Amino acid sequence: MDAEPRVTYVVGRLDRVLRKHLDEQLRPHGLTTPQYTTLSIVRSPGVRSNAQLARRALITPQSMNQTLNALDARGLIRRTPDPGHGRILRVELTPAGRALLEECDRAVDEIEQRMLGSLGARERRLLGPMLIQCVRALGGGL
Amino acid sequence: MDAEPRVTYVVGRLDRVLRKHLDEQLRPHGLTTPQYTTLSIVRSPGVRSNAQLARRALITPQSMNQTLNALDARGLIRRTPDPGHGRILRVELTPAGRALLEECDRAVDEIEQRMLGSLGARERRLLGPMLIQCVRALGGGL
DNA sequence: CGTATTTCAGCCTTACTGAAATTG
DNA sequence: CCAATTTCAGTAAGGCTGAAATAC
Repeated sequence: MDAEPRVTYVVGRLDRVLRKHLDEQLRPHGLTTPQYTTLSIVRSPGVRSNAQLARRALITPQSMNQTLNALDARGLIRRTPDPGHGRILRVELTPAGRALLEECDRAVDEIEQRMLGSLGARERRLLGPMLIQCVRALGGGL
Repeated sequence: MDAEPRVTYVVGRLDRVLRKHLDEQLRPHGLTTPQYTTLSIVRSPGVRSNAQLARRALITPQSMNQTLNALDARGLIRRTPDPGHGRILRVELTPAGRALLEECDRAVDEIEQRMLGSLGARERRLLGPMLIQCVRALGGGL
């Protein structure tokens, strides 16, 4: 290669190959990668409304709503009016959603282990925090 | 947050925020991120045919061909029959394509510097190789 | 004949923008 | 009146599969 490929390029490539593996592992469970990501965010504490989920996922509220509709139709999430604010719908996992998410977590763990297992122990510890630092430097929250 | 977010998730998020910045910087030059990526691959040595470009970018030959058609229509690349194999079209940058790519490189450099500038010197040196190692562990080439 | 490349055609996912209704 | 949230509607980008023609 020409010296070294740009880091920006490598990030994109890693995302793409990771995504391919995720799609493949999730398909048997009937989930797409954005759907799995959304379920994961719904599970995380402190995130409740569609608008909050959208900001967390860096997509528009309209796009997030579409994903939620699909998950709702399959009974994986539930939306109930927020007692504190009538317009807001609190999103939460149904038991079925939580169970499916946990199944998928195990499949995703395998991919992640394969990826991280190729690194040394010290690097493995560093990778996550470094990436989070990069996201923050670009104003991506977290 | 619940302990630490999954590395897989952070990679996706970094890709997304990076992509937003790239789109924004490239738009004034009339390029999309996949188009910029494709031009970069065309410039790299040893990659010549549409099929090779597609494998490098981890997309189908049909998708790559679409991108190349757009770049061709704008006179940024040229496709000429390969002397060694009549079916293959050798793809190469036109002078205009090379010039535009170099302009965009500078814009992308700024984003990358902002991202990497937030890391320590040692970590900055480590990041690229670590990511490449991850891609390889997942069978993504490079 | 089998394999690889190119390319036409159609489709689908997943985002987007615009606009309207609801709530505080 | 303004700001935030939700949601209906339409659109576009960028992938995909299928199928056919060409070349070795």
